[in-house]
Amino acid sequence: MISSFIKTHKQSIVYGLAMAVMLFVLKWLELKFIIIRHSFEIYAGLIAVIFTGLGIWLALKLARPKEKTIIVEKPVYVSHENFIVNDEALQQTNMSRRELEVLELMAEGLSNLEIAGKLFVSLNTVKTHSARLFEKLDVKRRTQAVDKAKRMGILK
Amino acid sequence: MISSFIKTHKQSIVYGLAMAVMLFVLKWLELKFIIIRHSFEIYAGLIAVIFTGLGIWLALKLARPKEKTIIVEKPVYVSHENFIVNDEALQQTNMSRRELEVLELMAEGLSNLEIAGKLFVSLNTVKTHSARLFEKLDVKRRTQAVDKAKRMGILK
DNA sequence: ACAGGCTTCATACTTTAGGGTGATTTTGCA
DNA sequence: TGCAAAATCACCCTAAAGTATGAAGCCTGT
Repeated sequence: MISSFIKTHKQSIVYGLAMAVMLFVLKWLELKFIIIRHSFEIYAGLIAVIFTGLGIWLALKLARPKEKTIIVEKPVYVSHENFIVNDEALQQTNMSRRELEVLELMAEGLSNLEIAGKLFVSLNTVKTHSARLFEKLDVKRRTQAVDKAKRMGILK
Repeated sequence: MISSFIKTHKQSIVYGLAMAVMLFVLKWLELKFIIIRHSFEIYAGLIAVIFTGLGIWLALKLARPKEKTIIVEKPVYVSHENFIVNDEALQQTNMSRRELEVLELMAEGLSNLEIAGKLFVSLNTVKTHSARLFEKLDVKRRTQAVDKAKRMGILK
């Protein structure tokens, strides 16, 4: 309640305080020539305090708030009863032909070596494709890739 | 663009300014006894600048940064088909409860370690279950197991 | 012609999966 | 109650999967 009041009226409060300080300084200046002893130190201290405050205010005002991103998982219901693959979802993944082929063979339970054999490429190539494909699907393992691809309707 | 430059080089800028101020102070100290007139005003100005800086530094350093939370919705693909598992096929496989549980988690793309965590058992236990389960399904790999189980209707 | 994506492959290294074996403890049920 | 099946775990070792990095050749569109 109090904090929210301060929050909503921060601007006004700050300006009000600034005004008060100003008036105080002016008043003090009138007395300047009376209290001549130690006036320098007092003045210096005052300035220090005031401008420290100003600095803090400036920093708080100007510093950009750090952004914190919260990822909320939003369910997307997909039915793949129709064995028509979801081309839309496929496009979004940005998957290349070869990567899709590898993914399909993965889904059939083939090992990387077997996939390499079927596609007439080296084991390393299959690994490269699979690594890329994992990135694009945002997964870490082939089993996850297959699961996600099926949920998305990329695979039947 | 400019603000991002300031952001990424904040440290450097702050140190640079600090250096400049230091040099200025030193230079000023040399002239202190010459320019005795107006030294008060100069001193005051200096203090103002320095303490403004101090205030900014204090605020930036000590004040906990305001966190601005950005909520990003991340789609999670879910298939909502109520599948009737093929109990008959399940019986024939002779799978135990635990083995089925492991199989289900495998199908979700979990690693053996993750499965172990979910089932509160050791990694070795999961391996034992998976090995048995592979035998019963007559497959060699987890990916094959998942594929076959789905085809058989054991898994949704 | 050149930038950029795709495909291909390599090397080296780490992590995870899987196979084989054995052992102990639960537990369901005859 | 006793026993077989199930569940648990350990150790050791090999195979496969995955990570990281670099690089070369090939298309494609600007």
